[in-house]
Amino acid sequence: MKFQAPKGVSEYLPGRSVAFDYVRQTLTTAAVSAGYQLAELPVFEDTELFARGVGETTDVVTKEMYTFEDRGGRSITLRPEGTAGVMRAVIEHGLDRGQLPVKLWYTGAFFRAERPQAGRYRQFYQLGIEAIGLNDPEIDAEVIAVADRGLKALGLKDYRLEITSLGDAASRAAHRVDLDAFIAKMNMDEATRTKAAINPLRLFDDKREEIKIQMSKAPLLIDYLSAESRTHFDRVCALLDSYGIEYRLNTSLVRGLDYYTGTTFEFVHEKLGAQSAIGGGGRYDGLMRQLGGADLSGIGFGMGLDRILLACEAEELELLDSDGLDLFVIALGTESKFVASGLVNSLRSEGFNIDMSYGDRALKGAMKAADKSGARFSLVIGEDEVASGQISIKEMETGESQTLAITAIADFLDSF
RNA sequence: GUGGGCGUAGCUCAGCUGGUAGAGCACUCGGUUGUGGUCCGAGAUGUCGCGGGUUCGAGCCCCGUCGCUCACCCCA
Repeated sequence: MKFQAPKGVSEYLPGRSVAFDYVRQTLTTAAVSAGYQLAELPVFEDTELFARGVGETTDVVTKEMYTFEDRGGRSITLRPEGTAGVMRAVIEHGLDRGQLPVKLWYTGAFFRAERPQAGRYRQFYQLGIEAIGLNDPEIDAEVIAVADRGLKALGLKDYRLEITSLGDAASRAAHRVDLDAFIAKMNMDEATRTKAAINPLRLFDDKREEIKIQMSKAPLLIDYLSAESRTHFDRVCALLDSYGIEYRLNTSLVRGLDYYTGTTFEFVHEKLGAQSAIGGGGRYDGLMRQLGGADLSGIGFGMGLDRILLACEAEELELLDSDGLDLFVIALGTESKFVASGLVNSLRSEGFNIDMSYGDRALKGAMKAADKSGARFSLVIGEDEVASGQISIKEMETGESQTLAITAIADFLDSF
């Protein structure tokens, strides 16, 4: 029996794991720089939380959740998205009782039992932020700016921000009446009609030409916004303009999670395959109340770390890591090895990143290992060095070396 | 869940109309005694995804199966 990773999971090994971590770190920095605080949450929750939060009729809930019964007979689900869990924690611990908004960020693995394809995994990674408690356009713009700042900090260029407003409950109700009437007169197959009955907005996203042509004349939600929603959305756009963040109004932008209201957005990368959304989010007015909390509004985003890494690779960006090795130590002979490993051990404690040669490799092989390690410096310790207390430290890139006392290595490394 | 493509050394792949397996990279050792990246030489590595069938003979053909992958769908 040869074991394999479960179907469709993403995993990051040496060669790519540093770049993945760099993506996560960069987005984290963007969130922290705007005052968001870490919420470390469980990867599984009560199934009902997602059913109620994400929406009973959504694809995510109806056919993509990893649900199982635990030993106590409770129905548990591996989290398919982050917002519901954050809201649960906020409500459960009363985080919304202090000053508002509550600003949180989170990251980790999420699970959806979909058919895998490029950029779509069954276990994938997201980093998200949520600002809960105030319905202020300033916050909408901030959330979008945080995401955009993270992407720009990575050096990404070939992406676009699409934005729209889904309005408030009154806006959507008014639009729904006209849209349903419009759809009733359209030509479509049964499956599509069923889909439309569940969420008519989905038809705006349909890729088939015959549907696209018909939908091009459909009434747009953006034209039904209440005065309040309109003002809010205009303000968000004005703020983005003032930040210098470019965006494209996409009136047919539809998101698959039911809780979105008002400002809704998506970051789309142009060099990815069919799964091109690298992040997205929006405001959710009724979610917290729906989950048993106060009637507070919130807004947040989820960024797909796997896809963002793919996007960086598509743009051939150099994702520099800072955790490379400072020094590689080569010991020759049993006696010298004892001295060398003691030296390595104490230098590591002083905060340097150091690796050494193991086993009984010949010097040539050990130097090759030093080269492969990417260490900035290398040094050899043999009988002579142990006796004299002097070593020759070599800068790998230039090939130049200089002699110094073993006791002076830390100071030497510090000077770089 | 529905379709298309593909499964040969650790990786990328070659293998013409069926005659029982190869290259490059990577790896190990060496090129006179303790300094890498280039060059040269040597070496190790595969139940050709799995099962069955056709055939004197199958990596090459047929059937099934599993897996990977891309797309639909959906979304991060």
